[in-house]
Amino acid sequence: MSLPHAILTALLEKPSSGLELTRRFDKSIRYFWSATHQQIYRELGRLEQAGLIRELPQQLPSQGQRKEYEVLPAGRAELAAWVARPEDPKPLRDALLLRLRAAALVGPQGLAAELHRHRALHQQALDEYLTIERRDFTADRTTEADRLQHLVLRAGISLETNWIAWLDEAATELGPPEPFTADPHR
Amino acid sequence: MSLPHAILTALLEKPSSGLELTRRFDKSIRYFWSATHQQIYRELGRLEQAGLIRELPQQLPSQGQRKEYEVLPAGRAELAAWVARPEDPKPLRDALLLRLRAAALVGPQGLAAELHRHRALHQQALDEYLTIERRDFTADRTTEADRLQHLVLRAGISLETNWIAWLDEAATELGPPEPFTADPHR
DNA sequence: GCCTCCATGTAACACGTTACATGATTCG
DNA sequence: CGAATCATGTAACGTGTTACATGGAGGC
Repeated sequence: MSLPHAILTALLEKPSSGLELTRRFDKSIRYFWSATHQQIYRELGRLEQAGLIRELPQQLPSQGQRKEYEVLPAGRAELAAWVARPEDPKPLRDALLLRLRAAALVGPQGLAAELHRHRALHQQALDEYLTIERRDFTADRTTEADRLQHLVLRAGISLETNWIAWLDEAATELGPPEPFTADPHR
Repeated sequence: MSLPHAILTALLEKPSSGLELTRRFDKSIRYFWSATHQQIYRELGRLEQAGLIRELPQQLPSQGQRKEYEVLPAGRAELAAWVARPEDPKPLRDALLLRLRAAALVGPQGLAAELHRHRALHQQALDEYLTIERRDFTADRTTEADRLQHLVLRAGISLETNWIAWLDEAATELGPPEPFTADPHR
């Protein structure tokens, strides 16, 4: 039940068409909530039917088929209510941890390489976050909105940092990407 | 594509019936991969049809309807292959971060209480993990399987620790659960 | 005219969730 | 007998994913 609220948030920042929303998701919101254009179109239809958003009358006539949406007061109210609504965090769900547990039974052949690959991906994500932080959050002109957005970014930074540290630990535990090991069954 | 492998892992540890698997998921695997009994039954059927597991002939006759399954060699092979198969980590997907971003637009009323509640839940999870660690991973009798399982547990511990630290930071940023604030819009 | 990109959408499926159904065993 | 519990399963739905369809606009 979060996608509609993600869309409301994005539309509040700036009224947009479906494809524009998709691009903005790709650029920023996807860092903590990704969505494909099909999901977005489906949800835009529902939100419109629910009376939370409405289609803007085209200011530029005959501009293809673009449909711009804006948030209605009911939509803003729903979003504000959702911000405070109790909703438990989703339990952890991580395939790599599952694979480690499986490796404890069938042997860790090939796992070290995967850990190494994941480390690189997390490092890449971290670098991206740090770049954004340097670009957008240096000054001390801190409105409340700025501070909240920075907080979100710092969550991403510390999560990725945490994964990297753990993956390093895991790599030490497993040893280097084993070329050959004795006892392939275990 | 991880649930079948979670089930194969659990069945390798010990052949079980559907309900037994559900309970064992609830007890241990759910810490990083939860599943309901319906998912498990559906998947057991598929795994059997795929020839990765098979129904054990009942040793105790007339024991109700219980169906015990065991992993076949093809199942073990599939699991071993999966351990090394490249599979990218799922991007972060966290509703609380989304809510913070929404709060930057519609105001953080009520958010502080949610953060506090989440902190308590993460603290609870952390305590649980630490208890398990003290109980199961004290001795220095470290087989490779032990070390891998401990590694998985440490991932959970450091993730929860990380969330708690971040939530504390967030609480500081937001201030105490605001009783009243000026300017309710913005 | 043709290709590409823009923009919206349909269809089908995989996975996960919730509610309910069915029958067998156990216990008071 | 009746209720609770065990054990397996069906049905329906919501969300997310993938592939494909349609039709207009702009460039060569």
